[in-house]
Amino acid sequence: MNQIRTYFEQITEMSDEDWNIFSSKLKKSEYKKKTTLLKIGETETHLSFIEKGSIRLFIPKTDNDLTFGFCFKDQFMSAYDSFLTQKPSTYQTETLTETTLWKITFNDLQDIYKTTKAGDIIGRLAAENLFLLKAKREQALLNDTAEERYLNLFTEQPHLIKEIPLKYLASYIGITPQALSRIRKRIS
Amino acid sequence: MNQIRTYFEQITEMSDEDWNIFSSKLKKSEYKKKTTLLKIGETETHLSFIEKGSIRLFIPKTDNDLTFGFCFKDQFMSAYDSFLTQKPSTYQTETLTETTLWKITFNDLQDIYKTTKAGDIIGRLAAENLFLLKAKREQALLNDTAEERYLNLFTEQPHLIKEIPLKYLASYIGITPQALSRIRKRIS
DNA sequence: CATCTTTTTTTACAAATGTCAGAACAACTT
DNA sequence: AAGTTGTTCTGACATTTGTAAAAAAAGATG
Repeated sequence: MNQIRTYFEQITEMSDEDWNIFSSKLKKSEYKKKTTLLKIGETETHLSFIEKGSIRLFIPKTDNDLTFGFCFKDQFMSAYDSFLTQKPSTYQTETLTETTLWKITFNDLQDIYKTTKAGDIIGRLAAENLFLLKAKREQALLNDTAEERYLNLFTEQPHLIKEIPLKYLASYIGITPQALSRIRKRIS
Repeated sequence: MNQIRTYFEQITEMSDEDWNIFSSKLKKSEYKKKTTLLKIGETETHLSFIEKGSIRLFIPKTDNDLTFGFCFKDQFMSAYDSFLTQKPSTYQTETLTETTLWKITFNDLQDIYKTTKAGDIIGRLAAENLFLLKAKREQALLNDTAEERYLNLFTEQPHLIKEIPLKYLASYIGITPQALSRIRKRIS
């Protein structure tokens, strides 16, 4: 759990008291590769910190899943739309590899927002950060070509290219695996 | 300014004291149609509440601007990426119509986050809400065709279709005005 | 009202991607 | 090692969109 406190300390100061309140709510879970964490239509009840492993977010499709996001070690993850609104999720979450999570429930987190000062600050900064990521992605999807988006992955997220199957990356870029294959051929 | 307090009250309770601290920082500004509020490369120093009017967010291009967002009456607006990071903006903001804003500076807002409880709560909920909007948009851009995105504007944001020039809507959907014109012909 | 400017539509052609089918290749299982 | 499964690549063809240029329609200005 030290990873988590380190993560928080990078964001804002946190008293021992606030940390104790928060950490007492965390429950550890371990999952095998390709385990579904949340099915489409279910409501996300947890926010999870990834101690080990990786996760993909996707809309299941008969032929090709639409994979639109990945989460890695030392990050928080959740079907955050569903978590925030407490409405059924429009997408699914699944482990890519063997994964260890520290999980807190929605209700416990709301209590923390009410009782601690650090809670709201961290909650705000986390939401602001997620907003920035999505805003950047919106601009990439509107402004850049598929080829540019692929090349930008190399410079901005090289680990992603190494670890993630191409068919998922194709989805993330917004094209089919066939189209990505053509792009790779073109630029090589 | 009553509109603003009404807006806040919908989000969370706010004491008179917190409201007085906040509202004392607001400055009113009026702008003519097609006035540039923030140029590309400048850092956004204000968060603004729109009392009257409408605004577009865009990346300027020689042939066709890439317009990716609109803001209307009774909403807060800002080049929020630049505002949060206090780094130069990658896009521009401009009034579409005659517009009246109530503006607060970045520094004043940080003080409010520090001194009031309601500040962090509203800040968190606002950021969460903006995240939800961008997340929804990411899914639309990846999952839906241009035609579906256009049709969804009719059901989800009919006012947008009425008030905004088609060439800006085309940009927002992620296609050229010519392509949008073809789609309109196809579905009529 | 006439003129000028901007927006929207149209056309023809080029480029990119989707779709479908199959082959090549890699990974995993037994 | 052989067979099974899943991933990546290739090719042919249909669809969509981009691009460029021009016409039509709508708005703005004097």
